[in-house]
Amino acid sequence: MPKRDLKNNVVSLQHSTQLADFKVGVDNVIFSVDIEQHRLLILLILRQEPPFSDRWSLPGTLVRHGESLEDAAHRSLSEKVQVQNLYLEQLYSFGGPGRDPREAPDSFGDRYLSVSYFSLVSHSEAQFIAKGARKGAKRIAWHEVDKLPDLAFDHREIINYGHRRLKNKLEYSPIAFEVLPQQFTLNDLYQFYETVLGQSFSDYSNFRTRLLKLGFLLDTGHKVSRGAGRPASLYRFDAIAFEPLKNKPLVFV
Amino acid sequence: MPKRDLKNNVVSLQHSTQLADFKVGVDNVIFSVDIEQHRLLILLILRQEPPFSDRWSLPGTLVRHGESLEDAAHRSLSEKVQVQNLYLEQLYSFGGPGRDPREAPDSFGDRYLSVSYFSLVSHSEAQFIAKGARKGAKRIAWHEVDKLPDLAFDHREIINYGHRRLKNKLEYSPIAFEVLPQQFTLNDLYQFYETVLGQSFSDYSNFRTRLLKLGFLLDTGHKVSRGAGRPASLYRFDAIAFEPLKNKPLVFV
DNA sequence: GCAAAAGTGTTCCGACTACACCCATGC
DNA sequence: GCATGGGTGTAGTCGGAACACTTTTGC
Repeated sequence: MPKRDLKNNVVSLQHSTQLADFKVGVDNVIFSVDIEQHRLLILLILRQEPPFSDRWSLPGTLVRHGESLEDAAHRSLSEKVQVQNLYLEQLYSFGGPGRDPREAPDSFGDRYLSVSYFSLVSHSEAQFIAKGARKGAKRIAWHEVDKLPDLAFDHREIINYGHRRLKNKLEYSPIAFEVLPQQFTLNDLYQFYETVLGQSFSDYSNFRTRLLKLGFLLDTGHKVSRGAGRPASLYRFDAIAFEPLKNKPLVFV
Repeated sequence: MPKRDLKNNVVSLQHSTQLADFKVGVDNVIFSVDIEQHRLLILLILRQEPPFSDRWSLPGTLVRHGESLEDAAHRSLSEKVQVQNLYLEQLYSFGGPGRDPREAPDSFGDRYLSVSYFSLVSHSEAQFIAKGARKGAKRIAWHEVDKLPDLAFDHREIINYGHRRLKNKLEYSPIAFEVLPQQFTLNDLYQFYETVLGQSFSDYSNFRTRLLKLGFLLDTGHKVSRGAGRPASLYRFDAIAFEPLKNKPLVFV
């Protein structure tokens, strides 16, 4: 993995003592789950300038003076897709030489490092984003993660990394409830897990029993009927009842 | 969390459209476990130049022209502590404004971003490092993680992050065996887990049974006697037998 | 009535817990 | 012998897997 070849030529030795200059970018990996259509979606934006003009890419920006990484991530989202106040979590940093075509080929001049951030939004917010993006609407779209077009930079790699993280988070953290409607059926919840984790991660009826036994899902008493079949109870997440389980691993799945 | 105050004054508005220039550093969080003395250790180096002269810090360096992040991490380790070929894993990136005193107070000029890397080395290698560091030996030392001195930069925060990662990794990955001697007693293994995870993470005899039932620990037949008491069997890790368990979570603990 | 979806119950089995107990050694 | 640490066994309990079965709706 390390390429510390001591047999380097003169050129690279002379490179090697000089510090590289960087611009730092942030890229956002924003997921959303469409339980009805069983699709895991990711927010992409069609680039309009080089490099990679007319390619789909993650929404991001370059970090400005006095701006923290996370602030830059938030700014790019509010500027480009009119979204505020997302909960963002840092993913990974990609910073090898040559990852951005803007870098000078002699490897002097600026390098580009990308710090990626991760988030999950509700499907209703996702639909709002897709529409609300005013004139630039066509440039912004949700894509299915397993049907991605060719992407700019190393964004494909970043997405893969993000997908892994999403799967992991689902298993020990209650993010599903931050993203489902306030009231939801147990089948909604099941579909949610299934579309992210892949199907048949668990038997449905066992999933029910286990989740209910944990005691943080409250039956609201309301019912909802969806086509044929018995109407389903609507549940809501009880954050207080969940509190004691907060730091226990593998609560779900 | 985001500080997107629109009520900013002119100065910061005028900052805000200009890209920040960065130097990028790498910092290594290298752990080692001393099972005999029940200590979780971390490798620190005494800084000799400002900023934070004479403070302990993580071994790191600034990234050079044409050098990947990981290469820089490896270089800093081979230059400063004479260690090669560590398996490094990226941890986190810290890059907010003001994290390095070298930054100009007006927030023009270079910012400093740190990408941290994580590793675990055997205790024998740790001892070798502590001695082998030639003339600079006094500058390099292993410190107990719960008895750290004041550190340079935000290195304390980085270490906390690394410690959490180490605990997590222990639970689902067999790194313990990469770092214990080839042959070890089950008690060695138990001590190892206990010093990292905190004591009484499990009953010893149940730990034994569970680990042995998994079937990737082979009894070598050799025995070792340590003071009084019945001699212990030496086991070794069987990577092939472990293969099928590779992707299953929560194998240990 | 019948299909469809929601929800309950049951059986089996393996895993984890908490011990008690036996074994081999040093002194 | 006895203290010390290594190692085995067991009884109770809990939880998951698989699947049959019941309930409530639309049509």
